[in-house]
Amino acid sequence: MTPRFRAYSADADTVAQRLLGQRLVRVINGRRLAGPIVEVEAYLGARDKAAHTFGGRRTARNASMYLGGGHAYIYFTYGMHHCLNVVCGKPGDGVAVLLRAVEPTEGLELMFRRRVAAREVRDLCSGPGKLTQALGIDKARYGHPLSRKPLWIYEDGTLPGKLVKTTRVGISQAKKQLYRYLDSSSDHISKPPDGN
DNA sequence: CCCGTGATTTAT
DNA sequence: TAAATCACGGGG
Repeated sequence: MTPRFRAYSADADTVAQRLLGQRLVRVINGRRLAGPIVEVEAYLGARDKAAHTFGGRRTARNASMYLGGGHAYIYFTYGMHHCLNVVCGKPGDGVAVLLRAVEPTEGLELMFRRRVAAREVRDLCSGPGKLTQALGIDKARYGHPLSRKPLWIYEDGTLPGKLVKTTRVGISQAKKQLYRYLDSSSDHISKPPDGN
């Protein structure tokens, strides 16, 4: 187990905060598409009503959420969108962090090609379905270890600007829990934090 | 605001 | 087998 991998064996809430500022990299045909992660959500497993593993459920869809820290959990939803999660914890825990937004810094031209509806840079990766479309991520990477090609995450020294903790987006359960983390100084957030 | 779109899950 | 749900995005 690489040091990089060990970093994901903490709980989802801890890993979520650490992921802010880390660089998500995708290589397609030898070309690099990348940028720092600026928004994430923690899903805490069996005790979290909003998690796909709530109550310890095991289904074909959520199988990779149980693989342990550092793997990709990818699911397809609303008939058209893929969402990418970083599994954390130990094998069997069923905990993960949803990647919700990235600030595009490399390969913007290729991202625009995939993101037909995007008019400006801020439209490229400012949402969980947007970033998977921009980076060409789908279930072909289901269970992929996020420590190597063609899709990985590493610490490149970028520091998150202003860390804000707020509510998760688009869920119908556990709506008040503050498990979404974002860098409020970024222009690439999917949705502003709640007022409160 | 509303709607597409289809896999997955849950209810019967 | 049928119905409901859905960690969303785009267009008005």
